[in-house]
Amino acid sequence: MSIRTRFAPSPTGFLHIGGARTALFSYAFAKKHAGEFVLRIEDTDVERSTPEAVQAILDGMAWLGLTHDEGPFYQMQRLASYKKVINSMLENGTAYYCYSSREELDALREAQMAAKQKPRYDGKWRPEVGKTLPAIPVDITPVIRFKNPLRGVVAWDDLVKGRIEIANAELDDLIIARADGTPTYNFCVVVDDFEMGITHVIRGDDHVNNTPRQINLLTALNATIPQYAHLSMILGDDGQKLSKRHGAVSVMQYHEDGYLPEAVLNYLARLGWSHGDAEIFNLQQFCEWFDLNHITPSAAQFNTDKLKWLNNHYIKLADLSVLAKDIVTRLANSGVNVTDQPNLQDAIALYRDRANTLNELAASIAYFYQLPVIDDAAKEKHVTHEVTSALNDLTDLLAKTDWTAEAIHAAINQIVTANTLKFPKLAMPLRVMLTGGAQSPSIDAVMAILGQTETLKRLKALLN
RNA sequence: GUCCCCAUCGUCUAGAGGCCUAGGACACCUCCCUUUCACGGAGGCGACCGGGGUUCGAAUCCCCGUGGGGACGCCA
Repeated sequence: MSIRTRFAPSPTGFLHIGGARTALFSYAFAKKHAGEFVLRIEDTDVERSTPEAVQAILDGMAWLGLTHDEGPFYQMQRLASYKKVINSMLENGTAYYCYSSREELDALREAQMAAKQKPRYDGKWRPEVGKTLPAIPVDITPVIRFKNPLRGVVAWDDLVKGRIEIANAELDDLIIARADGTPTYNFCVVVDDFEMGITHVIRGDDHVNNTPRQINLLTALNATIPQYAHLSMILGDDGQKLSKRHGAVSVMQYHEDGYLPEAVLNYLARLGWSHGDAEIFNLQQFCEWFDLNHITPSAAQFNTDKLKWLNNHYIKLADLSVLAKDIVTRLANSGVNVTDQPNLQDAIALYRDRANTLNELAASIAYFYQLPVIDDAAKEKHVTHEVTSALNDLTDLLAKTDWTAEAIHAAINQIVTANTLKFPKLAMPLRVMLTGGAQSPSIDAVMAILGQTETLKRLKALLN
């Protein structure tokens, strides 16, 4: 039988980093086994689901390149299927109507909490042989509950966490359909996983506690139980639970912040999974290597520094034309208009080694297309009186120099020698005057790209 | 409160009883390269939560603590 996995987000917000990793692992597991990866949108919470969130999830998946083989399926479009199953359960007695009001249930929960007990439904409307049910109240629309087994244990061999057993006594009769008739999460998941032929459920470990309920439901439906793999959660950089207050949580935020999808993918793959000492690999390689037994069962803390390191690696490897296209947009967004000259790809090639993000890269080469803001402290330190005459001489010489890095280098050397200076004595002020600051790649390479006219213009403007 | 899960350098991890003097990566520090800053190269610092077992032998297996996390909705 072919392996089938699924990613089943609820469209109540953007695709966050934890969800992206879950999707990645589900995707990779399916690919590894030449199976199918299904995308399912769990939108039964009509109050909180939005079309914008659906789009955000789709966008995030697309950016990462995690394409699904089937779907997206929308649960709200599968209501008929759920209804059918619920009716059959009502008929065969594995589900029943419950007329307890919300107020009643709230009071019950409070009382149980106060008595230091695990809050759970008391089974008031649960039919049993020889039990007389209360009179049906006229003013209450009932919900439908699953008749969960009272005794015994539910157990499964979790592919990440090992064997987990939970006593049925810990479970209660969960609501599978609301008063308005819409089915609830645990029920839809079960019907969908069954009807969509999902063989491996790979999801966040906040679902561990839902698993026994789902297994009981599946059993009641005479369905085969899929294999479960529960992934531990991802913690923020500070070790705290990921939340909106913890910076970039949306995957698309990483795009905006200048991260390459291959870097994010590579980083996420190594968060909670390993393949010996391998640190750098692409999506295809990951899919070939991926296995569930090398997943760490413990929570992993996000580390932006390592992501940046990977991002720098992929920036160094990227195709220059691809980077150029991206950088044009980023520069435009910060009001910098990229012109034909200086050559953008040359500028990028010169700076990519030192950029951790595309935003840094864009910022670092902006001075090629607009006058830089001069760092006053750097100017004061390097553009000193003792070198101004040498700099003027150099400017004159440069006006007659062939515009190649080699020739420029030779010209600087000539003035350096004539004035018995050291190379940096001239390189530093040139840096400040041309780029605005004291740090840059080789100054001759910078000048070669900046162009003769612009170089002379900037020097003269600051030297007179 | 009840149930469930987790526990190796600061962080991500290797490790399936002897290969461990606990390996790699990020970060940090030092040196080299050098035209400044990066990149790159070479080193360095740095961990098995505690206590009991089991075993000839335990980071690895078991138990108990401790610490962290999750779940307990007509949310997903």
